Amino acid sequence: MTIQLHDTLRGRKVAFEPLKEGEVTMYLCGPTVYNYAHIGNARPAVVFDLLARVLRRRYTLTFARNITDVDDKIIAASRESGEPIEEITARYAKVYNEDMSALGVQPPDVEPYATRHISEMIAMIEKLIATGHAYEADGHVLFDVESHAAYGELSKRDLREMIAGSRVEVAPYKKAAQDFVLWKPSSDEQPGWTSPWGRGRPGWHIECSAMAEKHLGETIDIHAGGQDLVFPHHENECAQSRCAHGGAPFARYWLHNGFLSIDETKMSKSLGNVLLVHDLIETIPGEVIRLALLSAHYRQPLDWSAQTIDSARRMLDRLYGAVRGIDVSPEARAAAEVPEALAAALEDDLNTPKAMAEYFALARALNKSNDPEEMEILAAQMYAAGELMGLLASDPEEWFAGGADGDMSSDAIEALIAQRNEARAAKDFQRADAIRDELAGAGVIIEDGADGTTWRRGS
RNA sequence: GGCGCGGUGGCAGAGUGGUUAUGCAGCGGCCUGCAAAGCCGUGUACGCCGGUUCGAUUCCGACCCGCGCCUCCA
Repeated sequence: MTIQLHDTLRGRKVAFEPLKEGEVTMYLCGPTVYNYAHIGNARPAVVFDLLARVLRRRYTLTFARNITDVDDKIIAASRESGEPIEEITARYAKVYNEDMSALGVQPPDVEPYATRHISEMIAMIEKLIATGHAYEADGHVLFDVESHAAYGELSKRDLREMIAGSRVEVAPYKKAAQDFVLWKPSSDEQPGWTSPWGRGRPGWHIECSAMAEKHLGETIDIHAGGQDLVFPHHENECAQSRCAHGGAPFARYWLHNGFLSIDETKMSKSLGNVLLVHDLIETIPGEVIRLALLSAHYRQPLDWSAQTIDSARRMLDRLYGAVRGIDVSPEARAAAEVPEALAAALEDDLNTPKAMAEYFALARALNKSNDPEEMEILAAQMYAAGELMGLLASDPEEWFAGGADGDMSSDAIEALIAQRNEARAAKDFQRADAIRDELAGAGVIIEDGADGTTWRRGS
């Protein structure tokens, strides 16, 4: 079975075949670095990190995720705070990677910065002008959408209707309302680069086109991002790249993740419900956030709430509970393979809920087993599946010890458990239960197993 | 107005033309000093109305409701 992916351009799920046998190129639109990433930003990062992991099982992958470090929002942020642009972008790019890393997102193979690709952008714009797809007007260079018959193919929009129904105030230098900026002039205070059209800076869309071309080639296999980028960003990228490349396809598969809401409302600054990853990871384990983001299929809408988080935490408790107390040798670990059904679910357009169902089936098999050899093999498979999904990376004991902030130290807990076990040995169950209640009051749950008493923080 | 997506059992959330999703919660049982964890069992779920079909939650049409995009936005 080949990998199946839902392609936005074709509007359906299709079999994935890379352009070059055995090699895959993938581009994901990365952050504009002028503030912290919010939980909605994290969804594509996590989802397509998982896709990258799935692809790497079969192919040599080159995965690029850019950093947009020139943008009017950044300029505005700098003007507001007085902090130099380079410092803002450097700081937030660093924090972005740290935050994503906390969610188990592996670094991309290539992380291009827009400001380091200005010459490539200028070259692409020159090519577009030379081929009649762009024009210079009033210090700007604009893409001529009417020069590209396929414009609208990705977002399924009719160009003529768009122009007729446009709510945008049309700048006087534009030939058509939907023409978009490739290059715009910069004032002396604004960051700018010398170009054939004077000192200026690139438009947003051309950045991704130029960086994708440089690092992945003219036609890339997979281009991914959030659903809201389909129009205009990806439509425009596609138009620019195709026109600059003699009509060659830009991306062979377009993947878009669904939107994330907060308590069933749109996340927005005005509502004050923007949740920053940077803040969330202070109190919620990264794996919980990651699994919460993967708990619904990536193309479905996902609502973020206290229950979403709690549910993900309990799922992880179950997985960690299955492997808890089982020693897995490095040999067994190296030999373990991801269960076929789980991998197959992920290869079917990243069906994470199905994959989790298979994961739980494995956990159940492990829980049922009492053959030590079999248990080691199954536990090793649990870890192998975890590596693929970016889960189960912690030591189970640490997982259960750190599940929530308690007001009792591990040593104090261990001491109370020792006392309780003395009481139990003496059949003083009243005292034993009193100690258990005391622990429960501190958020500690104990479990008497065949090999002694274990504990975990939780509720 | 245009384009697109969705409405599944108490909650979350896959999937399928006729047969168990899964997790959490609930109920019964096993285990346990009692619990917890785990295991076993347990739910007449597929927005509404028509149509196609031997049979539809699954296909088709209409309708109702919700959401996203069309301006920066993951």
